[in-house]
Amino acid sequence: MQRINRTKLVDVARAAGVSPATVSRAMNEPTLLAEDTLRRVRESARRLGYRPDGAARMLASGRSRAIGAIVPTLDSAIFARALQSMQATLAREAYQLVVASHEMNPAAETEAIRALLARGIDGLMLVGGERASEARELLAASGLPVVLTWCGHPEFRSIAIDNHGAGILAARHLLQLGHRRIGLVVGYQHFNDRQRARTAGVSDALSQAGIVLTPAMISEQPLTLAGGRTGASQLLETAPRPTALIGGVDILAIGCMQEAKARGDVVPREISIVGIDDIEMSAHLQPSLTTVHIPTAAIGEQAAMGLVTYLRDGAWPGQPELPIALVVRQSSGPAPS
Amino acid sequence: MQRINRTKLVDVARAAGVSPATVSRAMNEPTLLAEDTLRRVRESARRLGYRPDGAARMLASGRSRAIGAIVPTLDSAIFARALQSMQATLAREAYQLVVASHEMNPAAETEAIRALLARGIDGLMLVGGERASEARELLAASGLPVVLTWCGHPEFRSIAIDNHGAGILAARHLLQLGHRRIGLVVGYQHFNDRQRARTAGVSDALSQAGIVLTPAMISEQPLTLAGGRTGASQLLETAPRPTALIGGVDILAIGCMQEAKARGDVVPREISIVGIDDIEMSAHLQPSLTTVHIPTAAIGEQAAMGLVTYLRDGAWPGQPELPIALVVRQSSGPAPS
DNA sequence: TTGTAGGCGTTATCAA
DNA sequence: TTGATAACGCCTACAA
Repeated sequence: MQRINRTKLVDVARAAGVSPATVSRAMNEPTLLAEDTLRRVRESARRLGYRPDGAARMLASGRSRAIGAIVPTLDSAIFARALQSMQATLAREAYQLVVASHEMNPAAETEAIRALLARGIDGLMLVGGERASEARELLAASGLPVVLTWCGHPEFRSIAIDNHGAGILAARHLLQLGHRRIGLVVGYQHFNDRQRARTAGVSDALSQAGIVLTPAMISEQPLTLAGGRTGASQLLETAPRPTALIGGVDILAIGCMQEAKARGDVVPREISIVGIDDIEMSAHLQPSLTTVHIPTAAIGEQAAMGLVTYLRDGAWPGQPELPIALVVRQSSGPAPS
Repeated sequence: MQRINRTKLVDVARAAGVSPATVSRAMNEPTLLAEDTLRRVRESARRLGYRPDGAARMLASGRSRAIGAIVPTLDSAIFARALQSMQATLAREAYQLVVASHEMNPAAETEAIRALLARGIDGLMLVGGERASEARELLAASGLPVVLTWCGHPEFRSIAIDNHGAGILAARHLLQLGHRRIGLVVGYQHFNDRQRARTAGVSDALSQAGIVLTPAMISEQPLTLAGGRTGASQLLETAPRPTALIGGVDILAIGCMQEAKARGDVVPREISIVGIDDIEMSAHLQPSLTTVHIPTAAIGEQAAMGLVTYLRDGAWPGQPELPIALVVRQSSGPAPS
């Protein structure tokens, strides 16, 4: 506990010839002070290099100026991007971002929630609406402001996007190009409502066209390039072979494309590929990837702003729509005849 | 300040029929207690659902069980991966990870350091050894344990890797393949000692072969795919044209490869491409990317373990070597004659 | 092995 | 507009 001699509130108070309370007000509610006093206090504070102690402040006020975020993994283009925009937004509002990840393990997520709750955060961002009931109870009991992202849940606020619609857009695009045998490579559906919704969207769109998405046409894989390759290789060996593949996320779709090319198939002439997410890479591939754009950075920013606004005003801001849109590029084409 | 009625230390003490100090010991130094007392206290704590208050704990002890990490950006395959392994490691040790980013702006980094210092962290991970002198003073004055990553600095501990050597490996590989006109697409060198060291490595390797790396053969770009494409397009229009391009990071190299392919050049027959980093994507490209492997996840893990060990034992652990290695894949080949 | 009691640095209530 | 003063919840010498 070699606490460095930091100058503290009382030191500033003494130097400025005022009470500690006044210094505290100068830091938090400057409008309550006489102009002259304020100036004097600020001057002393600056001169002494005073920095309020976060722990003391938090203990006394009950607020930490920290926001938690728990994501499946930091090591993903999607979540990294969302967190980056969250962090930037929070920094602007003088909030700190505390992150945790759970690697798709509900128990680990619950543990992370518990840890962040104990640490003391003012708000929390979570991914998806599905979690252990223990976690939901923990959150409810704590009264902590929570924002879910990507998928919502009736008990909580959310910045959700239309994952089901994204699946529909991807599938309809292929249907319109004449494809009838469409394969789907998705992430493990367990503890992943985003992937389930996207899968359902694809399935529904196909149903409407009178096509049944059989289990044989779905491959569940880890959300990595390697997963995409494995999934594609699996689906491309079924007979009759699909003429198009949809990836539940772009990373999977890119893996599919690489596998197809490695097998000597020409994309999109012999096989079409469509993704969902629109990560940076997708626009730069050759052929570039047709995908459904998800406004990832906006999700992070709005999650952050939602929490900050609620903490400031006591009311949630209106949520602008987060639209998704099909982005047609070069990886999709007419079904081979 | 609607603090929820959380049960606190005294409640547990009362329930267990012991003093608050005993409960505190049960949580922090269980070995000091009689087996029987410990059991009783733990039982009461469990029954009441007791969770120590982080703020109070921190105020009283001066420790926060939080580690800060400030990276250029979260939205990068490299830093995201390092942070993911840091987070996983810290979680295992019951530490929390607080992240901030500075977008390659030294002033923003200093501000982030200031913010984390005020918040109260037990240790800090930073990227590279270069920063505003104000930041260095701030850190020195605080006495906070700091670990630099990728590049070091004499004032601090570091988990550094041989960036200069990585540049050499990349360049020598191309030299051995007969290339003499080698272009380099790197990140902005300002406030980026990693990129400067890699550039110097390439330059030195070429010098040894009697080749001068002229400014015309270097293109500084943002660390994105688009940056790689722009850089490549720039270098490929000089005459005589380079027969090989090195990317200061894989993302740039991949951008170079895409640009080359978009121009109709066959990789590696007409142009060779080499990267540095070895991100997941690189192995899956077509052609797959020759690159210098950097143990990114290990950097994050060791930074975390270094800090944790120091905080626990008061001594820094020995640092295992973090070796780099050339990974020859398909994107590099003999120089065209 | 356990208890007592004095902080840790701010905030916030109440009074002046 | 400012000042006293009591929390905030826990840790840790020191004493027993």
